[in-house]
Amino acid sequence: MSDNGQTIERALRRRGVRLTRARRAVLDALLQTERHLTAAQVHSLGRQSCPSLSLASVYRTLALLQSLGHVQPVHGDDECQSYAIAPAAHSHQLICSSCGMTYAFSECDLSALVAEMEARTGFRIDAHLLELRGLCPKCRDT
Amino acid sequence: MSDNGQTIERALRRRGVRLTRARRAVLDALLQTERHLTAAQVHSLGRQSCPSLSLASVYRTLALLQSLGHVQPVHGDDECQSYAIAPAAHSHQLICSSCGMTYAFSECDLSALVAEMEARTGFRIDAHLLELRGLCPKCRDT
DNA sequence: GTAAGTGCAAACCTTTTGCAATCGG
DNA sequence: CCGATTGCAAAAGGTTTGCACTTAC
Repeated sequence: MSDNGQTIERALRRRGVRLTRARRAVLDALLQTERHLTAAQVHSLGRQSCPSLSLASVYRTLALLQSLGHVQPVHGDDECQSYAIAPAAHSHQLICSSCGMTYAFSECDLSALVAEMEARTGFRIDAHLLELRGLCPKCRDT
Repeated sequence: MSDNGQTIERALRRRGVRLTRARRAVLDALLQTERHLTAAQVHSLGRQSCPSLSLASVYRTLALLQSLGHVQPVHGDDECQSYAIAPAAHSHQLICSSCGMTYAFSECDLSALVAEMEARTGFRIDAHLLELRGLCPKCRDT
């Protein structure tokens, strides 16, 4: 399993979360594809390593992983029902609009923009959601 | 109706879209509240001005307005089923996490970040999704 | 007048939930 | 061993669709 995988498993263990076959299957599906996947896609992929995996467990596991910050929903105008690995607590995604490949990153200096918007609107801004979209190297060259 | 409303109605007319009572009701609901609303919320608000308004028409109208860029979904970790007015084609939302008030803006200079991510990953980036969250002036002071 | 749009109700899908059986630590 | 977790099946939502009727232009 990838480094991400080991890190996440360690974090889960630390939290006292049981590492069941079903949970590993969900995690592996997301780690192996490096793409954003719907619950149904995770289900069918996950069945390869855990044939008894139920869709209900996929949903329960995705919710668990999301609440612990290891998985993030991918938005975009239509596909808000996909999930991808999020290595860090605050992270954003760079998404290939062709193959769905995702790359997570944490850098995002929006302080100038945030300051300007606070001054203009009187809001106090404390969070943001950022996604970048484009073509990954493979899809770009084809 | 607000300026936004007049501008949007003009744009719709130009496109040859019929301005029916149902469509006006949906538009008015979004324009008047200045908050992001779910389809169900638009429905019950819209019924005040169009008592026969059906939920099906709300969905059809929201899809139409979104496809024309006048309305945008509001994301956030759970509430991807809300919509808010988007005055410009490329616009982002500043959202009050307390009352749901939205403020749309178009400025977003992410060129430095985009350039860095392109260099680091080999992606060609051509779009982004950005949302800022915080407390609006009213909610901040209470 | 005519085609686009509406309301209704049924169909569809995705997601959640209750419960007995199973499994991880 | 014991409680957390699972799979199943049923329930619950939310969204879409077919169709006859209505309305905007």
